[in-house]
Amino acid sequence: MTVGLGVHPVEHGAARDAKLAIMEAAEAVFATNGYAGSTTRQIAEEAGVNLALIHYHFSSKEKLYELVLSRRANDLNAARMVLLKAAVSSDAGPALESVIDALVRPAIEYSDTLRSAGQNFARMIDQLASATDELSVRLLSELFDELAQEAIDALQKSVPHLQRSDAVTAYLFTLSICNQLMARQDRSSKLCKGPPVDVEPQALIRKVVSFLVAGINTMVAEAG
Amino acid sequence: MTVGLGVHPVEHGAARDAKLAIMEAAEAVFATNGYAGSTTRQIAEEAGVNLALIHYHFSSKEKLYELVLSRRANDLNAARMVLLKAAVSSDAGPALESVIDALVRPAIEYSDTLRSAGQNFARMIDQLASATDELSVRLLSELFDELAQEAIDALQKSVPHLQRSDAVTAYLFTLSICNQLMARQDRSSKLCKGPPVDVEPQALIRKVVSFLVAGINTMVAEAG
DNA sequence: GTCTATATTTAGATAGAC
DNA sequence: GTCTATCTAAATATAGAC
Repeated sequence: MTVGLGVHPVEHGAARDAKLAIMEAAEAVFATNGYAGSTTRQIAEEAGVNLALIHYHFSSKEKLYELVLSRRANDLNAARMVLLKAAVSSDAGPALESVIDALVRPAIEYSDTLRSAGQNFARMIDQLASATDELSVRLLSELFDELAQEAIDALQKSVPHLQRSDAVTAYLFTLSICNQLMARQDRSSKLCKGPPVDVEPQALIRKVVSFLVAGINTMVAEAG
Repeated sequence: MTVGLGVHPVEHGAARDAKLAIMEAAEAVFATNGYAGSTTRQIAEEAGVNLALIHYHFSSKEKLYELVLSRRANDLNAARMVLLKAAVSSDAGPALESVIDALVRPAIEYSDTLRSAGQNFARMIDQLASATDELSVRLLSELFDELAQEAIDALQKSVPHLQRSDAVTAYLFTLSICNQLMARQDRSSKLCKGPPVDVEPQALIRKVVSFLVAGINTMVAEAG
């Protein structure tokens, strides 16, 4: 499907294959071992290409990481932005449920659409959000700050008298739960002691949105 | 305060100082750079000790990591276990609120008590929970599986007809929110665009517990 | 228990042939 | 664009003096 690659100049033939193979392999290796725990040699082997090709096509391990991460994160957050702006510009002002839905729905649908590639991307994002090294903090900021501000503003508009600090908390809780929902299927299955329960995406979205909306409303009521 | 060191044989004088200094420095360095991103040289420098002392006292970087992590995680989860068992053995059976409180309260109080050391530990746990490399998965399992099973059972007892998969989800959401609350003060402050709001711990506990209880109740109601 | 010095491996990156 | 071969730096870990 080559999501989000439309904006880059298009290569042809074998070169494009190698470049794509590297990016997909990088996604898998970074997802499993983290940025620091991954090696360019691992990625080259996984991709079935020569080690030197990674530096030829991406200059450095860091640049490759940034590109792999931003490619899908920008797609995902653009989808969120569209829903968010629609919610805010609604006649009656944004409903809390629409704002949360705008953050949750694209995550679950995107991850469902991309299958294993989506799993890898989700694990990368989940790890990025909890990392505190310089590179990760910078990337998280670059990839999510715009969405965060938009979402936090929308949350304040949707809930009367919502403190900004509470809106920030609500946003962080929501993103955190999206990330772990997408990324931690393995741990969830293990703790279930049974085969993975394959929940239908739309039902999952409803469930998670209602969880978050109820939680936020209650938290606000307690504070006021 | 040397929390949780009581079970280890006690060293004296300079040796104990060096060992403790290494563990505290390791906590800070691992928290900032992750396991793979940290070097024993960084830790030695931060601790103000010779590099060779790390291997003398802890044998390897991996063993040091395990020890630093398990020391506080076992403390924290033991406190959770006490509250959890008390909730379960109450006359009327466990209330959902008591079960969630048992998971949330120790995290926030512990992190508040330990100050900067608690911050470092929290960031380590937050990263551990999202990591998927072999070492992290093993450690997460060793440190949290017992608590997880106990908490999931308690959740099922506290909410009639709760599916196990939903109890697992509720447990994972709760832990995830605890971890990020403890660990991501920096990002929260940044998004607030203001000075960090210093919330009183007891108020924060009430807020988070009511958020989770309301969310779980609603999620269950939607499913049934 | 603590130090210096070093062994050994492995990492990211590049030069240069094809 | 792709390969082989290699440079250079940095990592974990240890040997052995004190």
